[in-house]
Amino acid sequence: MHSKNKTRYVILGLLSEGPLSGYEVKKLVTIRFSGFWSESYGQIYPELKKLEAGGLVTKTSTGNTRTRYVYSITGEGFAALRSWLQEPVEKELVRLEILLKLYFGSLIKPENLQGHIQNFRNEHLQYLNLLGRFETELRSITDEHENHPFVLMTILFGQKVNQAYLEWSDQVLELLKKRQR
Amino acid sequence: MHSKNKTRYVILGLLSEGPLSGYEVKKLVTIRFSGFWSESYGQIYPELKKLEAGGLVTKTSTGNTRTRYVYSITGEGFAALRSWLQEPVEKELVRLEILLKLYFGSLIKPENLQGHIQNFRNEHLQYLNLLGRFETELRSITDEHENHPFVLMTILFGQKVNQAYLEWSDQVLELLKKRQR
DNA sequence: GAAGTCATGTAATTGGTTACATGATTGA
DNA sequence: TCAATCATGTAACCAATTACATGACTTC
Repeated sequence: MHSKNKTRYVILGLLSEGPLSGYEVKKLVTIRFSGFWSESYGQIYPELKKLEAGGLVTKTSTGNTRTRYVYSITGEGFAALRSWLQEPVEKELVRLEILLKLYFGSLIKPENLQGHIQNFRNEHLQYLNLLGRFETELRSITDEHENHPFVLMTILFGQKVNQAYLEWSDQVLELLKKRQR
Repeated sequence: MHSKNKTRYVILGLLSEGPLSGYEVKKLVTIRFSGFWSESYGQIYPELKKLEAGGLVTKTSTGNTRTRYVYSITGEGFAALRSWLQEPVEKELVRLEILLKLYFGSLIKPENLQGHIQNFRNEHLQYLNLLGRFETELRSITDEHENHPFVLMTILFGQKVNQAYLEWSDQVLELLKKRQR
């Protein structure tokens, strides 16, 4: 049985590109992994401690007056990260409340349900726009980093999926409109 | 602040179509909500107890020798369910390990990564086939139930999204192949 | 000088799975 | 008779968020 907790690998992965503080890890996850991952301070700080205790990262104090600790990945850390990356991806469980509410949709007013779908559509349209900006930004960087093409592939994923969400929303809104007549 | 625990509404929703045992609730969630929801016994049985204590469901023993309890939704239960259905859908957090591994893809062998994507593709192709069978089965039912069209909409969602997954997989596999040259 | 952000961390709580225990019924 | 499935339930554990506490630096 291997752990479900991926926080350690998220941290190690980000540190593989350079040293970071816990605060920076959190920020990077929020921005760069928006849409497919999230981490909270309550996960990150304790995990950094465990990683240091296990020798997978080292801690350096760079604070002058303000407390600040920067973590660097070690050889063992790199090995652990690579080993995890090589393992097959575990079956992910997705939970979509919108589909639950739709499934029981006959119990509420059609306008109410349409509102839910409309909100869903709006949110994902906005996210699609954000992804477009990410893509433009990334493509404008001529000095390509090693992971550049891989980052683009994750962006492409978001674009494909969110496009599918929009198409589905439109189709469902159409079906709901027809039902009202 | 309102609860994140949706188990109670899943149960109430299923009971809104007719009385069920805890065991049957679990089975229905697994089959009918496959792909967008899941529940474990460790959630269902305690929740049924709470629902009964709160007067949202009633319990009847239908066991002869084998212990079996069937739960029915009450008026209060219906009201609670409707009230939840009317509320806006909460922002869902999706976590996709495959994208995490892809993001750090430069650290492992291309063949290794291709294997991950290929597995991902296979799984979702299989699920797409399952959805096709669900759809055929559902469309063959002439005696339409109230929620029939809504169930079809959730199936359509799965089809759209999994189709997008396949397209993305193919595109990424192509990109990875090009990179190797 | 106030708001915003940088920065670290813990405690409490909730959410959820897994493993375990127990036993009856059904069908090959 | 053996495996599968029906059936209920709890305890232990793991995962994760949220709220809280604290304080420095920056920018308007």
